[in-house]
Amino acid sequence: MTTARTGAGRASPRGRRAARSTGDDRETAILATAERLLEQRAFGDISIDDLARGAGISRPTFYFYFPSKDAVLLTLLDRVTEEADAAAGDVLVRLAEDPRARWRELIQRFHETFGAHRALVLACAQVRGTNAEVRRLWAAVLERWVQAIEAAIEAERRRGAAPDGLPARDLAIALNSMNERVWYATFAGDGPAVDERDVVDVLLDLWMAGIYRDTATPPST
Amino acid sequence: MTTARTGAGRASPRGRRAARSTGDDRETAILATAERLLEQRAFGDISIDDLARGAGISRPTFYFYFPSKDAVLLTLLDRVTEEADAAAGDVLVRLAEDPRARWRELIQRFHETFGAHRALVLACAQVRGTNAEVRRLWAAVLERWVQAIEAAIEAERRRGAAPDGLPARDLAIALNSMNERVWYATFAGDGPAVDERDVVDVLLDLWMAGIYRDTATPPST
DNA sequence: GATGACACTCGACAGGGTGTTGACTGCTGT
DNA sequence: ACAGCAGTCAACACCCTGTCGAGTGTCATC
Repeated sequence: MTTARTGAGRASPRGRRAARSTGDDRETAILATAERLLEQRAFGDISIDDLARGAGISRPTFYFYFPSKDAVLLTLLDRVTEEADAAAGDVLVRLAEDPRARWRELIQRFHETFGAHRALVLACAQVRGTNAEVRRLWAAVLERWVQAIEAAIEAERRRGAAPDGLPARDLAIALNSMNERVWYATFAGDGPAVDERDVVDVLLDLWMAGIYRDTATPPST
Repeated sequence: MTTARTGAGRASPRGRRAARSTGDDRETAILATAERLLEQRAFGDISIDDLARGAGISRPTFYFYFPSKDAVLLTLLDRVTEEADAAAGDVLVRLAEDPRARWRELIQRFHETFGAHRALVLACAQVRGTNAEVRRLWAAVLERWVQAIEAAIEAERRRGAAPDGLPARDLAIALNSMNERVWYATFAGDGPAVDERDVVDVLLDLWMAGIYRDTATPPST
């Protein structure tokens, strides 16, 4: 509940690892079971008992590895956001090469990463409402991304490629928020949603409009 | 669970009303208690017993009025969306008068309505993840709004005020999604968010950029 | 080759929430 | 006077969570 947490929600003290691999095996088994079950039903309909049985252990034993069901999700979420960061790579620093293509690449990569783990991402979005830890982690991740986008927009403005306008931070927040909600609707498939095949181009179009105020290709180096 | 539902989640058959007002009194007392409690703690931390005691009845009696805790939220949500619809009024049909001012009015009115019931709106967004009824209701409301915006964009394009570009429906979905998520972050106050005083102008700016591709004032009649 | 330490396991319990049942009360119309 | 129904709740059955305590097997060390 107040653990500093980095990586996993381990209940016991550090220091095992090495030798006796059963422990880590079980942990990954729980994680795998969670991601598998998440593709079949909602997070709320998965009990700790389901997770435990899926990993071949009893419910009390589950608590040896994770302090709660939410902690499992948190670990999974941590993993996916790292994957997304890696997928994004350094496109933002290469923006000047060909802005539209680079922004598209960024959005496309995120789309692919989230799409590959849609069940998990959807579950996190839901749990975020009820779990403070997930909320905090997501807020921190989002803050990083917002800052990166903000810096990129400011760089584009400095080199004269993008006009001044809204504070770059507000623009970055709004665009990120749009992506998040649009992806959610697309992957969840309920309510009005953009078709999965079009979503990258729709988002890109609005990013370009918001940042460059124009659909014409912005100047490259 | 499979009731057609219109208005409220009544458990008993229709036909009481009139005379013996106690029934309706209790019902509104439950509703009022829910909205009050929602301002103090999260929906998940409010038990049916809290709602019942707040309304001066016992837990089983609660079930006489509503089939579940979620049904209370559903009724409240229905009420707020109606309020938002009323607040929006007919601004969209008067767009040509002064597009920017009318769009601003639309966004501003929604902002005020949601802001006035932020605790409720936040709770609904959370529960939407776990409750199919809330999800359906929200999807239906959103669909109405998306269609209205879509029609307005197409009208603007027909009169030559807005350029062609993205399919109007996709544009409408993306802009509505952006608003929803941005407001959520602003009202929830966790994670990166636009300041409440600026949020209407930030959203408006992106709507204008997305629809008219230009910050210059679009032509009025 | 006994001993202690520790990773790991689970049966059994306590607690808190939900939804249902069945009996009860008191109007209200006939 | 009485049938009927809105309205009420104590008590129950159920499910899920989290904890406690008593294990078991495997190491390193003496």
